Order: sequence, then C-alpha cells, then structure tokens
Amino acid sequence: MPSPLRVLTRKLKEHSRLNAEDVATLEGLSHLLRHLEPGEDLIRQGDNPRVSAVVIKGLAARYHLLSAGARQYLSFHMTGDMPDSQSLFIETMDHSVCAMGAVEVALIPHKALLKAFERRPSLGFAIWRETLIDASIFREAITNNSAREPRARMGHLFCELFYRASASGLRVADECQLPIGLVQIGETLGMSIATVNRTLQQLRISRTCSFERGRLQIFDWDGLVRLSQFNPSYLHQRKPPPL
Amino acid sequence: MPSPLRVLTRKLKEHSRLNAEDVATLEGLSHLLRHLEPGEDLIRQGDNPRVSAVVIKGLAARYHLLSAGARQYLSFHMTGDMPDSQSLFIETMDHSVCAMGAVEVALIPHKALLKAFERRPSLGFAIWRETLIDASIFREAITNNSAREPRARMGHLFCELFYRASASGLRVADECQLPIGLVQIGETLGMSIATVNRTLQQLRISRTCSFERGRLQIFDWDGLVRLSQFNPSYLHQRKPPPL
DNA sequence: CGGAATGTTGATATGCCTCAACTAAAGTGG
DNA sequence: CCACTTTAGTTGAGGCATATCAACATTCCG
Repeated sequence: MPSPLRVLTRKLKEHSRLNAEDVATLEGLSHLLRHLEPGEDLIRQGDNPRVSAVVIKGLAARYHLLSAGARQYLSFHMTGDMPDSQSLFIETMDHSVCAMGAVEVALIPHKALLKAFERRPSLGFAIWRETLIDASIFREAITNNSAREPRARMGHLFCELFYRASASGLRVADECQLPIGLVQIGETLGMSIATVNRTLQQLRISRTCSFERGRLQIFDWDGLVRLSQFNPSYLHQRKPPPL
Repeated sequence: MPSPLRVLTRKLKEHSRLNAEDVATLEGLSHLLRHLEPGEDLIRQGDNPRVSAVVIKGLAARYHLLSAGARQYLSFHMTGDMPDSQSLFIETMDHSVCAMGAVEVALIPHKALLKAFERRPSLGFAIWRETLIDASIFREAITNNSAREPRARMGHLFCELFYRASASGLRVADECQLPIGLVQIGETLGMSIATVNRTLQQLRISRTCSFERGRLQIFDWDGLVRLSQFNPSYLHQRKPPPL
C-alpha cells in the first residue's frame, strides 16, 4: 500500500533530484488525511498552524481577504502541491487557504518535517526549492495582473494551470478539470465578472481554448501560448510535460 | 573592522533568532564587494549565477522584461536584503535584478552559503524564512496591483517601502530616499506615467505623503495607512519599527 | 419541481490610457 | 560658471475599455 505522500515525491522530482533514502524518509512521514468540502477553509489568515498540508486530490487556493468580504486569489494548488509550506517557518498566516472543489489533503506535523530535514538535508532543500518556485509563480502573477490586457491575462492563467495539470498527470487529452467559477477567475485576475465572461468568449472565438462549467479545454496550445506570452521557464521544471 | 555582512545579520534578526555562532558563521562568510552604477544589472533573466548578493547600500530591484523593452518591477531591496537568494536553489534566473541608484553589494559564493547551512542549519532556516517573507511581499503586490485603486495602491507601496526603510534604519525623521522616478513607479504599480503623476498629486493634496525627486516624505502615517489599507503583518517582523 | 446560485447580455458612465505640447531639472562641455 | 542638451516631470484633450448596474437565462441542487 503506497503512502498518499507519493504525490509529493512526484512533485518534488519535477525540479529536484531525490535518492532512495530521501523518498523513503518523505513517504514515511507521519500524517493525517483530511477531507475538505468545496469552499471550506483549510487555514485562515492569522492562524498559527503546527502542520503543513499536501494536496492529495482536488484544487486548493490561497487568497487574501479584502474589505467587504471580497477576495483576491493568489494561487491555485493541485495534487502534490504544498499550499502552506511557509507555515513551517513563518508562525502566523498572512493569507488563507481554501478548497475550490472537494479536496483531500495530508497534514504533516511541522516537527516531523523538521526532523526529516535534519536527517536528510536534501529533502529540506527540495521543499525549499518548491517554496521558491511558488514565489516565482507569484511574481509571474504580479506581471500578469499588472501588465497584460484581459485576454492575454486570462490566457496566461489557463496556460499555467493546464501546464501544471499536465505535469501532475491531471490532464485528460486536451482538457482538465478546474472546479472554479467566473467570480473566482475575476478575483484571481482582478477583473469584473462581466469582463471575465466577455474575455472567455473572446478566447472561445479565437479557437484557442474554452472554459465552461469547471472544464478547461485547449484547442490550440501554441496559439494560446503566443497570445498569452506564456513562457513556462518560471515554473522551473526539469523537463517539460508533453503537451 | 566589522564585516559588511553585518547588515545581513541585522536583517535576519528582524524575523529570526540567531545565536553567537550563527552570527559568527554568517559574518565570516567569504564574499566580494561590488559597486553598481544606477540602472546597471546585477543579474539577468536566464543567468545561472554561482553567487548570491546582499545589498550593502542603495536600492536594488527585481523586474520582468516585457516585450518592447518595457519592464514590470516586482520588488525593491534595500540594505541587508538578498535580492537573489533564490539562485541558491534555482539554477536559472526567471527575472533580472538591477540597481536603482548607486548600489553596493556583497557577493557570497553559493558553495560558502551551503557549507554554512551544513554547519549551522538554523542559518539556513533564517535565510529560508527570509525567502518566504519575500514571497509574502510578492503576494501582497498581487493584491495591491489587482484589487486596489490607484491612490491606495500607490499609498500601499509607499507604506511598505517606508516601513521597511524604517526597520533597516534608513529613515531620517519623516523621510527616506528612494532613487526611483515616475516611470519606475508606473512599471511597479501597473499604471501610466500620467496616472502616476496625478495620483502623486492626490496623495500630496490629502496631506498624507509626498514623493519628489527620489525623496519620500510622510506627513500623516496613520492617515496613509488607513487610505492604503496597509497592514504590516505580511512583513513578519518580530517587532515593528518605531514610526 | 422550485429556489438559489451561477452565468449572460446590454446600456451607461467614468476612469485610465494615449498622445502631444510644454516646463522644469539635471547633467555636460565650452 | 553659464549656455546648451537631455532627461524627467506636468498638464490638457480625447477616446476607449472596463466597471457598474440591471434584467434575464441557465444550471445546479435539494
């Protein structure tokens, strides 16, 4: 019976080299499985968690709370991602993490992780690298939301999610599931729902991709990449997934 | 004769506890001093550096290159910051780092840093924490540029820079030096120069702060904080600087 | 089947970008 | 040190794009 943490091994191997001992240590980590309902919070801004989560299944998201209950979504996390690895070294959460659809996570006590780093420093470095790639994704989001027009901005988001889903084996042919709505897309890209809707239509008309009822479908990857100025190098994968 | 790396010790102590041995190891790191002219690049997108820099003096910035030579500035870095610590674990730079004004940096070989982490894991954790705070600042920039209107957006940038300058002892009374121009502010906040100029005037008229010829002056900190929805908790300082 | 949530569409207004002309400041060389 | 050049900042006019609002359609869920 393989550990559910195997997904983390796979994820870390996207950018880091792990030897057999690293893998054994990683997958031997004590953990607790937890199920989250759609919309449920895993952690909230202000919390001081003693565990870190690995997404086993489903889509999680980080977000800032704005006045009036609005949100700014910051990033999305799929199988193998650690949406709150930062809590290992930063006591207080400066943002929240929620489940977009139904989500399964494995909760690993910080103590166990830190002890593992002691035994296998290379494991710590791999997770450090993972957090650095997170940061790289945040930087790209700054540029995306600040410097690109709506169509390219949305296209870029779709490129990133499709690319990452592919790398994580979550793509089926030319589509992947993204259990999010127009409101969430708007709160990710900083646009109104109306504009999200109209931009979605532009993308569909341009025959590059379509997003409907939580299903992202890519018709013309190269065209979408071009139109979005998507350059996957910021994801720092050792080898790109087949697309 | 104290090591120029003392500024890094001070910086890390803002969020981490270092004992005498940590400090000794840190300040004993081999390094090279380098001077940068205004506008000069320290590293470029695509580089594979073997050293990481500590800002000793001046203001550095990270940026993405956009088509047509335009830039998206991602963050600013002052005394004690490590604007490219990520290169320790990520081979290829996904963004560039440049000097805004004249800048002095200390370049530390990655090898030396990694060896230091081996001897004093707590040092590695402190720098890891530093990179996590970087990420937190990036997240805040996403929210700032995506969800706040121009006046609050600019106010927030000024709050952050003033707060961080204060923490680093770079503030003189109610002002600090920021060797940047309107173009750069626009390329940071995602607004046109015209809007930058007019927003600057709004802030001046509201008697909260003024920015002229590289000099940021704060008239009404509490007012500026309110108007910008600035909450410094994302900077994760152990104790806030006096303001 | 009914109600709530989500998505769609059109009309309107405003706020930002663009462009262009101008002013002020800073840097340079005689 | 002053005249000149270059760069940076300022202001106004105009148009376009996106936010806002409101009405409506569709899908989801109990």
